[in-house]
Amino acid sequence: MSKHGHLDFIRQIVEDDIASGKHGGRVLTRFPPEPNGFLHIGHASAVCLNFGVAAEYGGRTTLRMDDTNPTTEDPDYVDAIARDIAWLGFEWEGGVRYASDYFGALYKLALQMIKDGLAYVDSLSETEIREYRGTVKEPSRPSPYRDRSIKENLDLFKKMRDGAFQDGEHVLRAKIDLAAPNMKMRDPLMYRIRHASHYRTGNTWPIYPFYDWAHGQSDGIEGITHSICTLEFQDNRELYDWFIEHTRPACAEIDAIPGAEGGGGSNLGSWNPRPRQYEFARRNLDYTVVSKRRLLELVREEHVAGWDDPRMPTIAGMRRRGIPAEAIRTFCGQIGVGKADNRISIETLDWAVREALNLRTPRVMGVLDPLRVVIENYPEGEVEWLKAPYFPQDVHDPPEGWPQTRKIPFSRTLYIECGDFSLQPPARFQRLTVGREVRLRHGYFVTCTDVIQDETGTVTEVRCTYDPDTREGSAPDGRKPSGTIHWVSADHSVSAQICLYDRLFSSPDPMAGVEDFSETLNPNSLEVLQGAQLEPSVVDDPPETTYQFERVGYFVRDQTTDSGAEVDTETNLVFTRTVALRDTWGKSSPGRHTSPKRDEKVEILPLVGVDSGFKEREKARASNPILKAAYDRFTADLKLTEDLADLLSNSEDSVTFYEDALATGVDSALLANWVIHEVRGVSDDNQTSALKPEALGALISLVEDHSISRAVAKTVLTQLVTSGGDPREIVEVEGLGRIADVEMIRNIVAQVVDEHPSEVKRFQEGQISLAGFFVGQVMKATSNRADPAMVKKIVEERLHAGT
RNA sequence: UGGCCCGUGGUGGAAUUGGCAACACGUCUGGCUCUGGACCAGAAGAUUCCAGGUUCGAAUCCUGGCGGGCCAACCA
Repeated sequence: MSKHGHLDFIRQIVEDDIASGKHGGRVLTRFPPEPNGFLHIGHASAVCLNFGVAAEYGGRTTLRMDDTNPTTEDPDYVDAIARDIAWLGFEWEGGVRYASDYFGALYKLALQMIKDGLAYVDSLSETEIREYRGTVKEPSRPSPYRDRSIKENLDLFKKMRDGAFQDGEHVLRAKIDLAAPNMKMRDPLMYRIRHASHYRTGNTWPIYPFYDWAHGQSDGIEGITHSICTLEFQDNRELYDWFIEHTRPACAEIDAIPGAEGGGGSNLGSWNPRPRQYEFARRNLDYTVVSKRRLLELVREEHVAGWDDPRMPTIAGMRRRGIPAEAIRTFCGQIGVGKADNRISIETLDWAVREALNLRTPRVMGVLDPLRVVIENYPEGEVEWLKAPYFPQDVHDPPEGWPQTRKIPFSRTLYIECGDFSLQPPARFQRLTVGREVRLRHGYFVTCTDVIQDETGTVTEVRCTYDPDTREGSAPDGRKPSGTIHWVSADHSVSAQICLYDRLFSSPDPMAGVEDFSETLNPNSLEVLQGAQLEPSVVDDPPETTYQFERVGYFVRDQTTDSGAEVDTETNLVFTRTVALRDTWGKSSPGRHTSPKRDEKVEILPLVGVDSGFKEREKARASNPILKAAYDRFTADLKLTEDLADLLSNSEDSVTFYEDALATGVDSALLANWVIHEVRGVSDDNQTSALKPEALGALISLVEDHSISRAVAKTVLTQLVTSGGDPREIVEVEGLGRIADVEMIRNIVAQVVDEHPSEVKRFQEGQISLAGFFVGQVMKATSNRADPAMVKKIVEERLHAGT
């Protein structure tokens, strides 16, 4: 199933679920945007994850508008979101779904919760609820309304639904745990009263459900199997599960809801499938902000021209910028899925964009910053139409219907890029300078003979001669000029407005350490060039064509033109730069040759007495003479190290377990080591461990008398912890006895060495870390039964013998 | 004296569950080339947050510490 070399943790979970037959192998994910803003690059990775995972495992994905807050949501956003997802290349199951489709079901589910004594109507004010909630360190105080009768709650809630109360008079709360360390579990709110018109349900509901209540139940109703969201919802998972476990799906009358595939019986928590929530870390792109609030501010305060401004990290903005959907998908795949905080560098996006564009965009020539060139030996008034290919040889995938070539005019007066000429060229400059010959791309070789300067010394015109034998770029004598530059014919070129968009912020983390993002806003995020000159062929091309302007970058023709700048009145042509070409020239400067070293670590002073775990155990010993006595016995009689004695005497259970195992007659220190280092490693919950102290003692005596290897003992230990049993029997039945026969090991080593000639070579060339590799291979070949010390010795002998 | 989560080259991340610290972006060399692009070949860059411990062997197990993120909207 796995096409990739490795799986991210989400795919790993899905794959495991399928393997174990959960939900009958069914996979249904959902993408649940709130329609209160445009989708952005951060959403893109969630979209790619949800739709991608489902598609890869034969599943489906629903698109559900999480529209539970009537005051902020808008149908325009619904359309924009759906359009963006479709544009990204994904198809959702059935029609667009809405949480508001489930308001009726949610209401019935809530009614039943009240009947079950699991929810109550609270009549505290908003501020009172806040005050009663307590803090992370202090528990909540109970609302005086917390113990209303079921009858009263039912009555009040129905009146809330019927619109009998004003906004804020009452709320419905789940009755969970006021002292819960997880704040989300302190009687969370389920419904608020809001006499507001909802864009879909109009005025039919004066009460609206909150996210935690609506989201998980919507998942249950839709039959979602894997509910994937971002890290900040980790605390909400406990509540998500609680709601799923304390609702009776049959009450929702799910059959009546269009598209509902989930459901279940009338028992508490009988959802089938039972949805589970998983969280991944959102991706943070350098030099961008993505919070809805910030994005909205950028639009409202007119720092940008709209949600689809090419500088915006929105899907719509990137689309207008000329970034293809494929590039966004590639980018999302490239940055992966994880749980660690992260900061993606912008180069990764740029790379994905170039990767997508390189193999399919037609090449044309455009001069952004024109410098006049006169070819002195070219006849005045003459024009040649030269044949120029649209695609270099390595473009295998040109857009359908594009011709292979076009004609470009050549004449006596041309424009070249100002930066392609230099009076005092720096080292390694390969472009035009006085006395040097360069190739004009798809044109002739020209040699610079002279320049004309104005009174300030600025070059205003370059004088050249051309070699008539070099038409369309090659010389009969095979000579190669130092460089190739792009150009257009001055009389034939069309002028255009070019928008050079740069990053919106000048700081990689725009919100770090500032009050307001206007402090880090990049004032030069848009540069509008008016006098750019393009080859005339572009005029006849379809609108919104993406080109590569050779040697410059990728540009898309923009028809919308609300950049705020004056449109070129003559040709009405506007181009937006999607991304510049990768440019290795001029990039090298002192200090850029090596990667920056990691900052010197600040020396951390040794801390005294901050051993919180130790302190706790110390305290336990002070108040419990049994533990104190055990500790003393461990250190004095048994000569255990203080560390081991300390850890062993942390509870009476632990002490008893150790003493019981010791009674089998094994070495005290060896046993202590195993209890602390190995037993804890394999059993995360001692309560459920099937391991008996006698069994552990027996196991260790097998290690002690060299009947089995340590590695074998560890696998047996795992078995003992999960299913119990007698170690001697296990060893006997499964034939796990230790191999310490020198000849036998020597043979296995020889075999392993023969099977890995290249590793042997590398070892002998000095990569001695490979010794571990060989030991590992031998251990594997003997199912861990060999004596590792002996194996190591023989491996080293053998490997060194070969040198 | 709160709970939960997370620390692996500059960046994003692998490591098949204790056995060669992958891969990609970026950086640097060189080659090729009618784009200083693409492509090809190569290089540098890592005390796997730190300190102890267990082990023949630790990114992985144990103990302790440090650092970062999220949570106390009638937002989602």
